[in-house]
Amino acid sequence: MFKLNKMTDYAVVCLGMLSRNPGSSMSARELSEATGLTLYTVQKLLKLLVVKSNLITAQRGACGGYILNKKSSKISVIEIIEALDGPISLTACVESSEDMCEASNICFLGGKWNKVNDIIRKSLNDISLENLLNYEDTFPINNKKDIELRAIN
Amino acid sequence: MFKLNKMTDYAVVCLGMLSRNPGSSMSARELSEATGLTLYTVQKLLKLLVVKSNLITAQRGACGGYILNKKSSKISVIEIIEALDGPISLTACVESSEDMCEASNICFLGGKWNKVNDIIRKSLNDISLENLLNYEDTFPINNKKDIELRAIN
DNA sequence: TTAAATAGTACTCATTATGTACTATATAAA
DNA sequence: TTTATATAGTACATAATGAGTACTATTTAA
Repeated sequence: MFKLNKMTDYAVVCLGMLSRNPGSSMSARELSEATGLTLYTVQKLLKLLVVKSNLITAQRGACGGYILNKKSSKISVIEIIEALDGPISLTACVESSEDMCEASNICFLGGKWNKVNDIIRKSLNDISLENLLNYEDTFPINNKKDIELRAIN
Repeated sequence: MFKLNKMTDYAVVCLGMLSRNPGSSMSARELSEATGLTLYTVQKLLKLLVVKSNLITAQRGACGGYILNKKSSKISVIEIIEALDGPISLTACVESSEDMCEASNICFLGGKWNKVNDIIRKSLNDISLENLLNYEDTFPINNKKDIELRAIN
């Protein structure tokens, strides 16, 4: 499935919460209470973000917590996605993938998916966390008509 | 992981093979031999494409096989992806998703991922199977620099 | 010294992906 | 009419991944 893992979704929620009071930290407990996510999940998520990204800084000990390193307008959603989902690699044939393509000896595709990969990265790169948080809540279903498979016609 | 399933990858290989001789059909066996994919996999794949897309037509019986319904330049990669991976829905919160977002009562994100979803669909929509097959094989790793997280700076 | 917080690791269960196998149906040609 | 060949449909086993939970170690302010 072409789907992000849930952690990425949760991360946007938590990072969005942190961005509400720039400069002040929140503990995992506070974030859990503010978002409704379980404490376990929030702890795991924040730990991952500390290790895998440069988006937040942790302060340990009593009165510790997490603080956002930069404004939400300066955070690209691709940073969040790639921190938690790993690098975007649509297929095994993509360079950033760790897997090897088993059929590479016969397959004539070579690295052709790389281009598609880059196109998606480019698209996501242009969306900031602030953008994402400020999108209108509702998108009419009919919107889909606008992007109906242009290549077909 | 932000990854397509392998069937989608195999589909591009097989559809690409079919597109080499427009108008003539190939059996699953022939496609298996031509691509190196196992016969089982090719059979399953082509069956799926018949049921889930309008990309190929099957002819049963002796001398049967599969034939491409339109030119590769008229096939969008999103048709292939959505036939085999299902609709692109990055998170449970996306409208096209069957899942419900469990946190929707607290989560302030609403349907904000929809926009991102649409952006990705748009990007993929503009790439035809022909485009994909004709991309240069090699993309210098350094290309990644060009798309380094513009939102950060 | 203590309470509160993060860091690190490990484990379980559910879901999904992937590959394989088998039977039924259709069709061209002998 | 029979036979060989092909697709259609279904089912299953295994591996891989995702998601949630739990526990212990370390750090730090009061």
